[in-house]
Amino acid sequence: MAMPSAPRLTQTKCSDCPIRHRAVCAQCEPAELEDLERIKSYRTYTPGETIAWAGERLSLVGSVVQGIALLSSTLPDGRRQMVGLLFPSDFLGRPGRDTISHDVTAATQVTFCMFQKVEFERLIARTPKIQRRLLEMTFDELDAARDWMLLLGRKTAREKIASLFVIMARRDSALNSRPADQGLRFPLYITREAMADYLGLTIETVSRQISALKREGLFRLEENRVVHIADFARLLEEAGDDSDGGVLI
Amino acid sequence: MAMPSAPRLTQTKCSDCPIRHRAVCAQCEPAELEDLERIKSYRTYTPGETIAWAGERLSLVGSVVQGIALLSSTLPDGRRQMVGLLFPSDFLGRPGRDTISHDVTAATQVTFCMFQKVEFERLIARTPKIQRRLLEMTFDELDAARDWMLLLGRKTAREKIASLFVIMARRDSALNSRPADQGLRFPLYITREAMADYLGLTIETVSRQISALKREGLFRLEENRVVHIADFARLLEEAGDDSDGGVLI
DNA sequence: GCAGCAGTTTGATCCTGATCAAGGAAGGCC
DNA sequence: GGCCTTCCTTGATCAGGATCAAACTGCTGC
Repeated sequence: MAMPSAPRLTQTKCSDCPIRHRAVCAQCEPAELEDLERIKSYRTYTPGETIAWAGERLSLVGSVVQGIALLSSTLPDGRRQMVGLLFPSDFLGRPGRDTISHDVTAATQVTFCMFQKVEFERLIARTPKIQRRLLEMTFDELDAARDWMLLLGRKTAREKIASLFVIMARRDSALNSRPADQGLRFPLYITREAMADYLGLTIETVSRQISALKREGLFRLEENRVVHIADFARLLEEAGDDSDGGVLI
Repeated sequence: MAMPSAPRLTQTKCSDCPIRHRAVCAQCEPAELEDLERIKSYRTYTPGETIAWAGERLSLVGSVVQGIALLSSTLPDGRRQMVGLLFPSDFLGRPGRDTISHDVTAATQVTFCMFQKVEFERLIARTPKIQRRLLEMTFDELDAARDWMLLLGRKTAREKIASLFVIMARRDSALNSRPADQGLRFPLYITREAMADYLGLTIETVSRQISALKREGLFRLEENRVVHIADFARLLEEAGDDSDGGVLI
């Protein structure tokens, strides 16, 4: 394991945990935060590792602290569609259900901050604010899923790639608390295969479209980072995105 | 207005309201139910009518009592994707947001049971059970959206049609409290255009695929009802559905 | 150094679903 | 009845993305 990353993972402090300051508990009282503290634990997965299979019993819920996890559905014949892309602070799991309905895999090295589901359920039953926060987060996920449906059903391959880049740029800048509209440099954390599964395309089409956009000078790639987008507004346009580009997700 | 339907709409009783016995308040105490009673009102829309535009301020939330409503997203150039199909008991609106992010239209004559959003928010703030119920419903919607993403991204036109029919059969049988696995007869409440928007296809492809499945003897159409599916299991298979067919949605 | 491998790119060809176009069916209205 | 309009079906052709195939890149291990 590489030296620089290991300590950061094992030393993750409560103050680094997105559960505390970004996700579930953004407006909690100190007492409620302590309740959360007591029942949490961390777990790290390696890139490519399966975190859970669809249909599996899952007695944990939690959220991503660091890294990227993927949610996907698979047809009996193996065709696969990604249905969720979990960045730090995103929540995984369903209070009130004992099985998970999608495959969960680690795209990068990923660390979760997890709670025993029964304990978490007890907690939200007596802490409406946490439940409320969870409802807000689920609404956000539903909105994202619906935008994603528009992408899958109606956008061309070229537009899909542009949209993916815009999404990645925004999520990355949210992660680093930078404004998104410059979009000068952000990493493509995921493989071509994951992009294809995200976009409902084949890896060949993903590769070809990225090459085409590069040829047209929209950006360069440097060690899997998208660099120097000449005209971020034009990429937004290609993505068919009519929201104003400055707003973070 | 046709005689048989008008009285049923205007006379909708609390006991007929899905908010009460199916949706938001499935496990509420009588006192909580009375709180809901006091702040609700009904509104009916005609087929094709726009209920709300994307981006509009919306001070109401509510759920469908009767009929079907459609949620859809539109690209700047007019390409449209349906992102939600609201049957009776389905909830519309977001406590905590003042704008709606999708177009809402009436597919059939549709009646909503609505609450002033501010009042509903006050109610859920002091009634965690209702909030909990809303969270469960939102989880269900998110699951449905993710299955839908698999359909849009990875299924063929033929499989899309089969999936649509399976979904319609299940939702219709849930509506009428019948087991879904026979699927002998159910209406296609929506037009070919709505089907195309649901499935990410054109109306021509929808029409052709339905004709092809008919030719193969999977079903007949009688006044826009799907009749006598020879082998519901085969349709499930075409839909790539590996859940057991007897379970209602 | 080089073999082996996973991930990626590029090329050639095919096929599914889109597009363009024309007709048919059913209902409403005069 | 006849003429709209709306919705649906069918046909001919096209094109975007899938498929099949091969080569390239960067890494790891020896």
